[in-house]
Amino acid sequence: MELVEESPYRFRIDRRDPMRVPGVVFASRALLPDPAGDRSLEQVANVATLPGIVGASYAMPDVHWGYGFPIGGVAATDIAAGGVVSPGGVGFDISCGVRLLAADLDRAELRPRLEAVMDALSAATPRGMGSGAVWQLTSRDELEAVLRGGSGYAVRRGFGVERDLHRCEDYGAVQDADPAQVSDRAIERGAHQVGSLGSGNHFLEVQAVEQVYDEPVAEAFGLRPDQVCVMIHCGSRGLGHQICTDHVRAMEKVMGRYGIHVPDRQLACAPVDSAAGRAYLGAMAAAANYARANRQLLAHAVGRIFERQTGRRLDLVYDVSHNLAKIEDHTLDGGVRLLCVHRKGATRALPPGHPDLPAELRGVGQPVLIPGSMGTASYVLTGVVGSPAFASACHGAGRVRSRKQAVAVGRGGDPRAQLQARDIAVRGASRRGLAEEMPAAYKDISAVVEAAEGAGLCRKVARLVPLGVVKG
DNA sequence: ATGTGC
Repeated sequence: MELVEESPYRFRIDRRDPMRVPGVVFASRALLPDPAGDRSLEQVANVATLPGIVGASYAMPDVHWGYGFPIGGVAATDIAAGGVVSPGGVGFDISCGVRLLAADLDRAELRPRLEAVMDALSAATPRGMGSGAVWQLTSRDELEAVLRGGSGYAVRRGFGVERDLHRCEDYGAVQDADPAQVSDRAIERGAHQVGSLGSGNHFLEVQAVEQVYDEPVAEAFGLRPDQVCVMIHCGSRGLGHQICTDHVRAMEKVMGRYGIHVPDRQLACAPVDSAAGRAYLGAMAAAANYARANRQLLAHAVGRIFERQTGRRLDLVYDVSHNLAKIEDHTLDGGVRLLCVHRKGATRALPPGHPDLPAELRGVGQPVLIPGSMGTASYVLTGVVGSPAFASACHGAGRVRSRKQAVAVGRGGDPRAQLQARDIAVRGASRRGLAEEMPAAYKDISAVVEAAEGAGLCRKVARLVPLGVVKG
C-alpha cells in the first residue's frame, strides 16, 4: 500500500480505480500498521470504493484490522447521491462505547477504602461471556421499551436522574429505532444481558485524574486534578452481535439488485434510502439504545456502591459510543449535505458551538472519552472546530497483536501480579483473559492521542490513571 | 466483540 506523507500526522492513499475517493490515515510513522501482520490499510482503500462515499476513507491513529472496514475507520456517504450504509462499517458491537463518571472525592481519600470498593464493584457487576444482568426482562414489550428508549427508559424506571441524559450522546437514545427489524434470536440473546459488562476489552475501571491540560474545559466537564473517576466500557452484547450478523446476511442477498459491487464480501451494504438500508438503520438504532441502557444500568449500580462505601455521589461526565453510523448534516464543498457517517472504532467529537450539544457543554465542545489498554492511562479530549474527518477522533489504543499472540508474548508472566505490583487492584477475568488485554498487545495510548491531537482531530483535556479494574 | 471457529 503506497502512502504519501502529507504532514507529520497525515498520510494519503491516492485514489485509483475502483476507489471513488482517496484514503487518509491520521498517524505518526511509528503508529502506521505493520503490513506484515495487519492489512487494515488495504481495508481503508476498499472502503473508498463504496457508493456515495465523500471526502475520503479515513483511518484514525489507532487503526487496525477489522471485519470489512478497519477498526479506527470513518466513512461518510451522501444519502441523496445513493450513499450506502454498511453493517461492517459499524461493527459487531453496535454502539459499544465509554461512560465516564466523576466523584467529589480525591484519590488520597479513597485509598484506604479502595480494596473494599473494588470488592463491592466486582460483586455488583455482571460480566463475562455468559448471562447475568442487572435487569431480568420477562416480556418482549419490556425489551422493546429498552430498544426504543435507551438510557432514557432506564432513567424513567428509576435507574438514574434526568441530568444524566444531558450528558449522553443523543440525550440517551437514538431516534427511529425499529424493534420490528430485530430478529427473535437477537431478542432472545439480549433479554438476559441488559446491565452486563461482557468480556474481551470491556471493563469497569476506578481511575484518578493525573493531569489536566486545559483547566477551563476540564472544569466545564466536571473534572479536577486528583479526582476519583469511574470509566465503563461496554456495548450491546449478544443482541448487537446478532443484529449485525442478520443484516449482513440480508444485504449480501440484495446488494446485486441495487447494482452494488464491493471488493470484499464483508463490505456488504445497501443504499441508506432503500428497504434493506432502512431496516438495518432501524435495528442498529435499537441495538444502540440497548447499549446506552446497558451503560446507564451499570453506572447506576456503581453509583449506589460509591455512595454506600464513600458517602460521595458519582456524576456523569459523558457517555459516547465509538461504533455507530449516524445521519448527520455536514458542510461539503460549500453546501450542507445529509451524510451517513460510519464511525467504527472512532469517537464522535463535536466542536464547540455545535447545536447538538447541551447548553452547558456548547462553549467547550463534546467530551471525547479514550480508554487506554489495561493498566495504562486513559484520556479525556474535546472536539475542535474544523475537524478533517467529519467530527471524529480515535477510540483507544488499538490492538497490534492478536489475542493468541498477546498470550504467547506474555507467557511466563503473571498479568495479575504485574498489575498489582503497580498498585492497580484487579477483579475478575481469567489469567488468559488478562493476558490477552496486556499493554504489550496494544499501541501506546499516549502516542495515539498525540497523533490525534497533532492531526487536528481533537484536543487534550485530562489524563486519567487506573487505580483498580474489573474485567469480564 | 461474540451462547468465540463453515
